[in-house]
Amino acid sequence: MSKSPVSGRALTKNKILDAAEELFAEHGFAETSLREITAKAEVNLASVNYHFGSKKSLIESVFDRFMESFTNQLMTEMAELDRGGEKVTVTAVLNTLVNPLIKIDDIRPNGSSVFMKLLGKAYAETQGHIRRFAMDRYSHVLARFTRLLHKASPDVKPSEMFWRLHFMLGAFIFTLAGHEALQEISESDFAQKVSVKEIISKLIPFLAAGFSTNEIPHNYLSAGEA
Amino acid sequence: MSKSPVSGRALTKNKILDAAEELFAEHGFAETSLREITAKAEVNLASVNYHFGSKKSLIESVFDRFMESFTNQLMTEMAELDRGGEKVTVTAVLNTLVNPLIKIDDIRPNGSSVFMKLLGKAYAETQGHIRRFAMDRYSHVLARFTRLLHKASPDVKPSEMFWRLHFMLGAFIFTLAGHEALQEISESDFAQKVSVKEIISKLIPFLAAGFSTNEIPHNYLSAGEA
DNA sequence: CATAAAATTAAACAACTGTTTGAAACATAC
DNA sequence: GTATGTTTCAAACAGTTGTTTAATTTTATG
Repeated sequence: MSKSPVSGRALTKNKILDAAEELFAEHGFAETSLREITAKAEVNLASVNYHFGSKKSLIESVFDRFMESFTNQLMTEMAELDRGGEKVTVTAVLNTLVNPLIKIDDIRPNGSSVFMKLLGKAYAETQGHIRRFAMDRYSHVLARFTRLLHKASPDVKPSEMFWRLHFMLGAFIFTLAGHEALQEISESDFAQKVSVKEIISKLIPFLAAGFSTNEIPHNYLSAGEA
Repeated sequence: MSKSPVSGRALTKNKILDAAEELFAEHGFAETSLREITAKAEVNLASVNYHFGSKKSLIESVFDRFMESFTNQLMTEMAELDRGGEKVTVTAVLNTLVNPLIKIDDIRPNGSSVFMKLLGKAYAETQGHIRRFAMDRYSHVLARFTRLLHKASPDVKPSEMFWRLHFMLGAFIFTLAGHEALQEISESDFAQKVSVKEIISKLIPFLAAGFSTNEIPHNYLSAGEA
């Protein structure tokens, strides 16, 4: 009813988003105050509530901006794989994630890093209920991804697919959300600098092998019970 | 110099720890106030600072109580596997985690669930730097675990081992930290109730297969660059 | 019992939180 | 120009935060 600026550049709004996403990724949502955000953005404190209504909806806006960019790119990649000549393997499906992720760096420096840190924080703070939220809001993306995985592994049952998909998601987000700490440890303990791209190139074969295992779960837990 | 009660039961201290760990796991550290904790524990507000000094050190104490129990059990399990007749496979090594985890339920209801949720929160809030902290404080446990993995897979280089170990850790913690959300989704979407034990029995083959992949990482990222 | 140490309590502290207000500044249209 | 709607601003709001204080009660020790 009175949202979009008539012809202005919505500069303040973007400055807030820029500052917020960085601080949120670095320190978490609850640990970042609006005053820190507005100070970094060099705007007035009240402008957050003016432009976004509340802190909660600012958080959602920060997310939306990332997700819109990411999911659009991902849909394109998946469409390309689906129609293209390349054989649809699990590895190929996982690889559709890579370009959309690192493309975020084109928009802003360290974008993919910020994005993954943000995702990690969001999952933890909402007790994983952001899973449901994201699955609802981007159900079409997830459905397409799942369909491709099914194409690559037709024998995996839907319910089994669900679990393996979320195992992959877990390793992916968790690893990349904490990639800076891992990079530091790798450098100090093995004298090896490892870029995010290299981490991903190690991670994807790991995930693909995990997904493709056809081992029947044994009764691991039957022994040693009181 | 004046810490341990001379003969008393340290009841207040434990009541605080019990209440804190539950609230921390449910809502996060920053989102839980000392007043909520002391209200739930039915103790005076000031007793937190009296017994623990600060909120920060209360958080650490909550962690220590879990980790001490867990790592002790784990060390026993690993020692058993290491000396015992059973062949040391990656799956067997991963299985040493299971009993120490579910044994926490004996100490208090839903203990393992609380523990995993706590771990997930801690990793996110500290940007993964709890990794370094945990790796320092429990380096002997991690070293033993790594040694067993090496015994199961002698061909994997230490630096490669490091990454695969943390991929496994990521999938493990991330999945179990959000297991309640996953259980809900599984039940609503597939009409399947899946217990934590069952999740773990699906997860371990996944991790083992991922760890044991000998695929050489290709240059996934060379194509499609601007 | 007397004494000293330990533990609990209600109250207050200063700092910080997200949000609201009403006036000022700005831009745009007539 | 005036009028209109949008955006910015400093200030204040009411509420919550972790922590400290000083008095009191409880517990243990001689």
